[in-house]
Amino acid sequence: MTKTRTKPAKAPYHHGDLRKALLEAAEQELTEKGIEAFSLRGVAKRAGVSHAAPAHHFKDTSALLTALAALAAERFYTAMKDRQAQATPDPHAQFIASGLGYIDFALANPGLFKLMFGSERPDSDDPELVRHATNGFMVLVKDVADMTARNPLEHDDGRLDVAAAWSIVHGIANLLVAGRGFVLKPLLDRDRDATLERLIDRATPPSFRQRQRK
Amino acid sequence: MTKTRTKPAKAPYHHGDLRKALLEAAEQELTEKGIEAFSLRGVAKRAGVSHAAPAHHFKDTSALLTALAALAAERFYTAMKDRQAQATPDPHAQFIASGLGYIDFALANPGLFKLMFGSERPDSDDPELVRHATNGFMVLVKDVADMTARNPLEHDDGRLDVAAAWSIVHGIANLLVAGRGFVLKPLLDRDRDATLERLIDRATPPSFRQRQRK
DNA sequence: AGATCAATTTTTACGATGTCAAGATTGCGG
DNA sequence: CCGCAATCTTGACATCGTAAAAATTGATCT
Repeated sequence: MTKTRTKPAKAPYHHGDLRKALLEAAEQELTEKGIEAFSLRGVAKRAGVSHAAPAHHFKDTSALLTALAALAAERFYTAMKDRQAQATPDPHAQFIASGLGYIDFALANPGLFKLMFGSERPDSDDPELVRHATNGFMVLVKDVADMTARNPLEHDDGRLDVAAAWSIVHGIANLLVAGRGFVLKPLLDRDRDATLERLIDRATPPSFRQRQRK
Repeated sequence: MTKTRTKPAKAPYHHGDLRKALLEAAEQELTEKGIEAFSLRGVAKRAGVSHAAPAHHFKDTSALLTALAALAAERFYTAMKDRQAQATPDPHAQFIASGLGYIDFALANPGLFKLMFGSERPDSDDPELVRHATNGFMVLVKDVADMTARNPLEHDDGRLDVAAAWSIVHGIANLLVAGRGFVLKPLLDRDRDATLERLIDRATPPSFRQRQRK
């Protein structure tokens, strides 16, 4: 036999699974302190280890934040998919739903959202991070593809459709997270999803609207 | 006589005008290192003074960044106005022009832009900062007002128009500054302004389009 | 089982940072 | 010309990220 122990899957040495614990502690630290006051020693303290312990699991702070960003990107993807799962299957509804999921995630996890899009500390070339980020991007691309009935990345109008959709959703998310949502505040308080839907709809590909009309 | 000396306007004691020099040094530091690696001691070094000198002009780093953000907001405002000045005076052209100015500024000053919208280090309640930021916001509000022929802040549809316009422009700016502009890259390289115009136009108030059509 | 070895963690140390307190410098008003 | 307050420097302290050296512990081999 090899080594099928009592422990769950692959229980490392002293701690249990320090790598995982560090990532959880890092998310806490990020949520409470924000990216700009994020401290590696603070993370170590939360995880109950010495300040130099993280070094054996993450080369440096940047590496830890990169791994955390990859995790965030994965959850970001599922936030969109979840929203889509509970929506009508027609292309337009799916388009709106992924946008709502995008904004959902940003509002529920402002720290992670800023880490992904507003920080230069994670290594944006990291393959794992790129993989998950691309997945999220592809959700949007597929939405547009389903509405326009062709691959948007293969012609200029399509690229414009994608850029418009991404921009407006990203803009809303950013403004809300940055505390500049005052214009929308009253409307959102009355009916959040309806207002966001009306906003996102402005980025619906014009070609789709025409197609619908005839 | 009072004190009309040889020096330009109001030459303080030792340095000349350290406050101003610090702000200029801070902008340099911000541009070169980015907000996340910004260092007060680095600023002092650039200005050629000791590391504790800034304390007499700015309570702490946050105060310095607040003053810098206020300066940035002022320039941001003029970037929009400048663009508008060299555009056709009709409402729609003015609307597009301010959006182009918005994005112009972000691309030309990514550091300042991130300081204004992506950092929590400046004190967002500072009266001077609020004043300049509001001026910028009001440009957009006026654009929408001119197109819809009423005050957008006084009814829901108007607020939505403003939010849509701000969101898409802000989203484009953010994505480009964050290095996620790859979808647009080829189009922008071919004709920057035309591409951005087509994008921004998607946030043109629907009521204006109707009005134009009849 | 016991010894060895490598993976993991802690301890210690160094340079850099922001901020505070004390001292030194300098120009202005009497 | 003298004092004084504004300005700047020096020195100190706590905190931070990171590297190297010691210590601990689990796994593997015989």
